Amino acid sequence: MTTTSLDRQVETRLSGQGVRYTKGRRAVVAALSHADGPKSAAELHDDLGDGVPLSSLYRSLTVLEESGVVALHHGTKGLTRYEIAEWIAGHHHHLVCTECGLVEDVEISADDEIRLRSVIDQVSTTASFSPSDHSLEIEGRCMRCA
Amino acid sequence: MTTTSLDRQVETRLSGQGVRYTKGRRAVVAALSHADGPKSAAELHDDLGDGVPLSSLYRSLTVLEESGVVALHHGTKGLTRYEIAEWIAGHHHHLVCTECGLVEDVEISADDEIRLRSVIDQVSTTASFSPSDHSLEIEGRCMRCA
DNA sequence: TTCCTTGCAAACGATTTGCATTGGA
DNA sequence: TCCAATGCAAATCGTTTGCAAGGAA
Repeated sequence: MTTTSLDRQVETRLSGQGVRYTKGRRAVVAALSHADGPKSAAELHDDLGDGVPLSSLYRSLTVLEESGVVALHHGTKGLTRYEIAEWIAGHHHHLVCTECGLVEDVEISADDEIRLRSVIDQVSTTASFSPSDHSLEIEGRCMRCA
Repeated sequence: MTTTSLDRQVETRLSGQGVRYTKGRRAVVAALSHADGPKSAAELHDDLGDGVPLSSLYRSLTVLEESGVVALHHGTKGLTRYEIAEWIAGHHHHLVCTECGLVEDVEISADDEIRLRSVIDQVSTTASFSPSDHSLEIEGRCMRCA
């Protein structure tokens, strides 16, 4: 099992919270880090091979989410998808295919991001809402389904 | 049962597809039209009183969604929430409370909307994605939970 | 040893479906 | 009459949990 710089970041975060970075959790983080968008538990289960039972997978995901290493995304068909948290993977937005359910990460320019933030701040102030995060969800058809 | 202009729009749309606008479906549309954001089946079930069984409610929602009268929103805790489609209710975005799960509709200015679209077009072109809809999902704490 | 993690199976909660009944055109 | 809509109960599906076994500190 190779230790990447990602592993080191995660390890540090987890140990700071007294949480172990076990083999199963490493496998989940590795699988997510290779993905080009958030993945469902079922997709991860496939990726990881049949050795990892779904219940353990869900438990790993729960721990990683509570530790802030993994973030949740709720999408097509009510499925929960999981991705590496933005403080590690970087801030991004989502392209969601309404046909096949694929969710792909995309980044927008720093300028556009700044403009987006000002829109968010304005709208939030008006609504007495305290924003902590945001995501532009763009629905449509992906390359394969178009 | 009063017939509103909303009812007329829905009626026209449904009959154009050979779909009946029944009492149950009217009730669902009415309940959604009074909401300030997307509502889950359970919330609608409460709103509608105990007379409407959940299975019928889900069936109404399915029909209305397939007819394009109602749109789906996937949010907190993997719950599916339902709202009046944008061609009727108008284009808007969402404030999502990470604490209590409340989802509130918000609009942004026409100028900001135009800027948003140009960002979306640019990102979509780069990714060979055909955008059909978008929503800015702003997460944070609502007025009550802050 | 002691506590955390894992596996398996059973339990859950949201949503869907089969089937018999009701209702509208 | 005839097909669509409804109600109820049972089935599904994603996800969670109880409990006993395995592993690390």
